[in-house]
Amino acid sequence: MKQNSLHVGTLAKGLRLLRAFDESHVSLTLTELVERTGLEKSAVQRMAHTLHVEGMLDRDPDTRRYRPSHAWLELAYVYYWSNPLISRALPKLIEFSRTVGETVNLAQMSGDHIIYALRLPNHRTHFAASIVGRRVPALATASGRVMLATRSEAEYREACASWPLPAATPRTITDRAVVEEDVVAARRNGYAITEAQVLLNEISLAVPIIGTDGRADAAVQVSLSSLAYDFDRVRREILPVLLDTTASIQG
Amino acid sequence: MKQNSLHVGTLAKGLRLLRAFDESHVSLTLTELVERTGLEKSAVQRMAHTLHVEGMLDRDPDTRRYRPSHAWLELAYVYYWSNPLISRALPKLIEFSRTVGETVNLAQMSGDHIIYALRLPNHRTHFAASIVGRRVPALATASGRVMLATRSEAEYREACASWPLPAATPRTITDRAVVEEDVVAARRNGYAITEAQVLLNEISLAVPIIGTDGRADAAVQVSLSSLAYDFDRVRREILPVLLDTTASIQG
DNA sequence: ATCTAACGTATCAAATAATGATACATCGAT
DNA sequence: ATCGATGTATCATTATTTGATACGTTAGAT
Repeated sequence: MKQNSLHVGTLAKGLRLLRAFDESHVSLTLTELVERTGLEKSAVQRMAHTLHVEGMLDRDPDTRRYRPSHAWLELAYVYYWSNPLISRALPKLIEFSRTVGETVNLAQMSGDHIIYALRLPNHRTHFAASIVGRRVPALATASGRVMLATRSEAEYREACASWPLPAATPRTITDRAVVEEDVVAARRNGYAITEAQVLLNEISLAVPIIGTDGRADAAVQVSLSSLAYDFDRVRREILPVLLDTTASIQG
Repeated sequence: MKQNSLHVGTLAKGLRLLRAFDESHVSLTLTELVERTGLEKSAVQRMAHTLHVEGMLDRDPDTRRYRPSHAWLELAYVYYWSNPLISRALPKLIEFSRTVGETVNLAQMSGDHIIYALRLPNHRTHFAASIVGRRVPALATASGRVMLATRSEAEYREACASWPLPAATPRTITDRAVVEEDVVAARRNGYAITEAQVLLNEISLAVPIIGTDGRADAAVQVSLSSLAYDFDRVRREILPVLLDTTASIQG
């Protein structure tokens, strides 16, 4: 089982318990943990007990279900401090959010997904789009495409060919050639704009935050209702302010 | 070392590595990890390696420093889904934040601290007050006091006598009798208001979210500049809206 | 109210997998 | 270029995890 002698299997197993929780499995019994981790019952028993004692899992004394603890939030707190981009971007995003009155996100590349690291929801934003830490396939998002557009041609072509691209909505573009065209367009324009790729009636506009090496690992994305906006209006009213914002973050 | 046979020491040690990071230690070398965890060099080497391979720690290939990974944000995402209060409160808080235009927080009791689970910053909010997961000694905050006020007399007296109460600012009240008086006042009034307990020039107003058992494990807190507001104005302008908000969350 | 199947808890001998001392390699400061 | 500090690799020892099993407990059905 262990590949090299530095791999501590027991620790890896413990982490599997944590990963067994997700947005549709927010609390788990012992046997559910056994099913979802594929580990032995005894092992799960010990790991869950340890995680509970160590404060990583809460436990309902009546139902005996395990739940994520506050520690899961504390870890996010430390992450925020650890990433200097976050503290640079946040005040600018707050200001931007107030100016345009729409939902504003900071997205970071994370493998072949993007992860939302900061989110400033507005009154129309639904729950899933209001909370940080959500991962979405990069190719399906304006943020992902605009970040890819700052990479080399080899890189973005490889990504467009192989990264996941599930059909989240009936209108999701699953033709990879079209996605690649959009990346090329983003490269030319300096922004990407999509509609109904992840959520119906949602327009997303994203501009990259370009690092010193010319590559972007982050992007600022605005989400708008397609009932209130069309692409033209987004380009006229939102894009200029967004470009100012990202420029000020890059310093 | 192990207390009972269900305790998996290896897993507990791995978690200590994660806890070695905090807001003033956002990246750590191997030897720093050894110092901060008190574990053997070899153990830290293996644990850090495993956490890296499992995606819980990033690593700078040049400096060889370990850093929190995106996974730390993903855990927060799951936590949000796991706590039904969060999804009930968030839309109301967004609306409230827009109405009053000030920083709005959802605080939860976490042992003898409170933890900020939701934060809607405004343009004046500084970084530390903008990000979720921050823990603050409960007695020092309006939220903590107003939650204590919903507990039994025995409980809140015990808390006022023994919970931590560090002098965060020159004006922090460290007289526990005064704190207890404030809890009693909160019990009578249904809200708590503090000034300069955690941060100078900051007024905090908090109202509890009371559960079916009459006890509060959460509170909504508004933070205001004492340069712009005094207690009277807060009570007149903010408090009524805040009471409406918490009432609507309790449903 | 009683039964029963599913779930959670406790125990223990076996042996695997973590341990930690040490040696080697690499880095970076002077 | 040298030296001290930091990171990496190795291996025999044994403490620790393992996992099968037996025992309690719960909740749902009749």
